[in-house]
Amino acid sequence: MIEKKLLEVICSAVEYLYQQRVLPENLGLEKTRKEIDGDYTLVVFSLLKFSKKAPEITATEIGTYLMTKMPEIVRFNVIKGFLNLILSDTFWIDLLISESKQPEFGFHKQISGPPIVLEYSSPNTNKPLHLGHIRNNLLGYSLAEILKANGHHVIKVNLVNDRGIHICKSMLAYMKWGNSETPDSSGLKGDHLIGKYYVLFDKKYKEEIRGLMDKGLTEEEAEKQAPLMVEAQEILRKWEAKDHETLELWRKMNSWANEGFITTYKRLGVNFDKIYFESSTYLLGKKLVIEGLENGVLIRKEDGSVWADLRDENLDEKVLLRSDGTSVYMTQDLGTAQLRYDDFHPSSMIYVVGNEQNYHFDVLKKVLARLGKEYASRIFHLSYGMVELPEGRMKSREGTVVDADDLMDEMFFTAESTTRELGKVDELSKEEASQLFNTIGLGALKYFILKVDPKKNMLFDPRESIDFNGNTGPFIQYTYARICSLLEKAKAAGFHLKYNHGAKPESLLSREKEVIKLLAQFPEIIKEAGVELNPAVVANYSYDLAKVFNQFYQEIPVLKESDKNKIKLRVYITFMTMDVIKKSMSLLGIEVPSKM
RNA sequence: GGCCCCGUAGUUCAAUGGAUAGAACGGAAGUUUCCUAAACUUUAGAUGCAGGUUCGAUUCCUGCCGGGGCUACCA
Repeated sequence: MIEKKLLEVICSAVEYLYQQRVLPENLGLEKTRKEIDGDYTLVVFSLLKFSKKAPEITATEIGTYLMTKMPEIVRFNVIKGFLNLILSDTFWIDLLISESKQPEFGFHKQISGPPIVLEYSSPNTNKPLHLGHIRNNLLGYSLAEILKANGHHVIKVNLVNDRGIHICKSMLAYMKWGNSETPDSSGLKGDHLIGKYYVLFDKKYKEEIRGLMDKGLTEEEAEKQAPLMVEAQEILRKWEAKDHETLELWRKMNSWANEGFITTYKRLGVNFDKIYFESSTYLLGKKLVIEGLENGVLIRKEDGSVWADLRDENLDEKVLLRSDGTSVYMTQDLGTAQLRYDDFHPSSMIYVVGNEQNYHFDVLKKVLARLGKEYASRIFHLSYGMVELPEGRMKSREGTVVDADDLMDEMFFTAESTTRELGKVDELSKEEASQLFNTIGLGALKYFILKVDPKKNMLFDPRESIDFNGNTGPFIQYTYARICSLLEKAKAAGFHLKYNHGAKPESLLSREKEVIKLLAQFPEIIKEAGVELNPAVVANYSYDLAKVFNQFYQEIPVLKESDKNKIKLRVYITFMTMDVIKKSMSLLGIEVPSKM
């Protein structure tokens, strides 16, 4: 609000002083850097061509004009080409009070119109979830919350990749070496049991390849001719032909995997409005491919395989149906996109999928466009970076993964031992304590992941446990808990947490003002995070706020102050900080404890 | 080989083309008769290299060096 007004008045200043119309969006107005005296800064370099005067003079002229037009501005200073404006303490106090009156401060009005469909998670039913999936799930859940806070109607969907050659590999290994073991008989969580056979397949397959290569085959030949691979492909054909026995085993194993996923999702705190299964979308994909073939936008090769030729668009040829008629990943993704469009007619479809699939999504959009699907242009791939280990990327087949369930266990135990060391569990019941460890452990994990720009690769070192001090989730949670404790005491002393008409202080301490200024940024932070599809914006903001609040808390007594009006103001500041921290954390899917 | 992404303190992360490149961890030194010390304060320490565009470049462009991904009738 104030920024908009500043921009308008600056425009009129330029017009009055230099007879030049400028647009607000062409002005360089920013928040003043922390160590410099000022609230907003106008960078005047770009205006010099109009003023034809030195930067200092131009800045001073504009500053002088603004002073006469805006009572909120109490003074200004000029450093080189930077015009630093200082707003009155009364302005900031009034702003805080008006914010404290809004029930949903920071959140934006509901937008009517079609929804956004957001796909995330998308597990394969041949292996359990690992740290990479955790990043995906946390990003997806948080983005949905952020988009909702921006007023969008969001439909969260999950696409379970439950068919394909990789599933057949697990099935084959189980048929050969499974001895009919079950999650119950083995004591293994369903998805972990399946994962065991996926790894086993790979091990035996590699042995076969080595054997064939010893007999003189090339690696490529060996990979194709290895009996295990031939058998897996046979299972895929049988599956697509709806072979009874194959389907029965497939159903059984998939249900184990899915039960495992549900447990993990619940623990991680993520959920979905609708779950799609690749097994029920690939046929629609096949249908689209056949249509494309009839319309002449796709081609059939001599061996019967069907292709999209995208070489004229700087991409390659892409197979859409194998020569034996079975589907590939792309086939079902075409069908899923269509189904999703038919289901919701969304304004856009966002896919939270790792950047290793950038090429896949380029192709998907181009193929859909060729098939005449106008929604192709409204597909957005939120391409997030890999989570890497110190020794490189994780590989499921080679067992070098950080398992999602194990990691959550570890976070819980670390939270527990840290909390016990600090002697903070004495007053808690067993259940309360366990809930607290869960909140803190997950808070640390989620913040650790979400504070990083989604687009960038990030590193996780299993040998160093995730921190609980400094720029971390528990730091913010601790700030929140201290606030709760303080506000309890304020209530007990008879203070209202929200604004109730009383005399306002006329001036602010610099720490008070810093907190108020940060609080005022909350709505634009939510907006920025929504436009950029970037939860890290919210995470880093939360940390800044908690940090500044802790400084305020350290230096300024809230309740131990003689002036009642000052106490009221500080209680408002504290209350608003609590509100904003809680909301920010909820946008990240992180819970906050009232005690810790 | 072709296409794409990334190089910031010892480490992990920040920085709409703007001021003296911010934090955190780790290192060094402090703060508790005072609202929770999971906090706060002080301190040392970084833009891979070379050009270019610009009043101004970590940011945009080119080349080089280094790392990663994709380039499957896997997903």
